[in-house]
Amino acid sequence: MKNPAQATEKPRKLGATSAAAVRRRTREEHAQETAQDYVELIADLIAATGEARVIDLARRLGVTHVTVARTIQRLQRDGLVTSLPYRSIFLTASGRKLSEESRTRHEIVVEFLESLGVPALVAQSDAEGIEHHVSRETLRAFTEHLRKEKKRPKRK
Amino acid sequence: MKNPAQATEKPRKLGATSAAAVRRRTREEHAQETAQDYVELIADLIAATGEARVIDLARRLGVTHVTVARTIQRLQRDGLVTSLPYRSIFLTASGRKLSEESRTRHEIVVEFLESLGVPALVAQSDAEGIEHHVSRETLRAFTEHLRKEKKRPKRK
DNA sequence: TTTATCATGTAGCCGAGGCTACGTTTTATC
DNA sequence: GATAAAACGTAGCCTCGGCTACATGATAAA
Repeated sequence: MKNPAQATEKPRKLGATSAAAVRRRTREEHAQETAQDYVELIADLIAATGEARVIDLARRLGVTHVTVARTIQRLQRDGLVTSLPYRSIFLTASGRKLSEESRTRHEIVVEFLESLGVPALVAQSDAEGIEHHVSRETLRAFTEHLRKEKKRPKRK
Repeated sequence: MKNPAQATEKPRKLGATSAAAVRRRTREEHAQETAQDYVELIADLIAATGEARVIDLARRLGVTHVTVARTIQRLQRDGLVTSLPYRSIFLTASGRKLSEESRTRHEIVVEFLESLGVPALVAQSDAEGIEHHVSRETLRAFTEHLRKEKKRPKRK
């Protein structure tokens, strides 16, 4: 057992290097998750109520306003939102762009899960976690599947 | 716009309370992700090479041995693994149980994605992130879909 | 057997994302 | 307009999961 990293009995298992790369990708995605969740929520709130306040975000996210405030600072630092003390939060152009991409992706995932027979609430909940890990290829496979389902509905 | 948290124009959108609960669930899942990844990898290494060493885990995960060592301490604290200084790592009974559950889930997700036409490597990569967010219901929907596919393969 | 190399451990730093406690600003209400 | 309530900000603490630098144990090679 000199070099376990190169052990490859099963064909569908990744080598050490690529496996590490995969995990790294997963980690990097994670860094974007919060940003996407926030801008999506902010867009929602603005659409629904005209403005996005820290307290609303906190309630929707289930965290304290402190956590939200600090995160908003980061998003501002990263050029996704603008905000002034004691005022509501706005999306920048790139924030809006990200929010739209996230929303689309989210909707596709939810619709896809529902098309498999997953209950709406569960689909909504699972999509929350899944959507951040769906590659372009997989997303395409999802939409493709949906397209087919619509042509031939209820093939049970 | 008195209470934005209660705004509910679109029917398939969750209210503030349940939305918060969903996000919280997503967060809690995240706490388990590392543990699952580690025990699964440890089981892999033991199966493939007879033992699991810190350095092997580090290489496979693409992190330094320091990160792995500290994580192993946490897993030990949580009763998933046992380890002694300068010795290899072992799974406890519950660690083994978790590793088996994770492996099964992982395999189902990969197989499911591949059945949708997602390339093997991408499926492997995406599954890494997705598997931690698949509820029992969704997993059941996946296996159900696979079952059908096997009956009637290549319905393109 | 000594020595080099590799694996582990430990100290200490960082950022993200949680929190409580407490002070300040806005807003609502009387 | 004063006052109470709600929203927001700031300080400071925690855990997790990264890292570098350095010390020590185990192992292989000379």
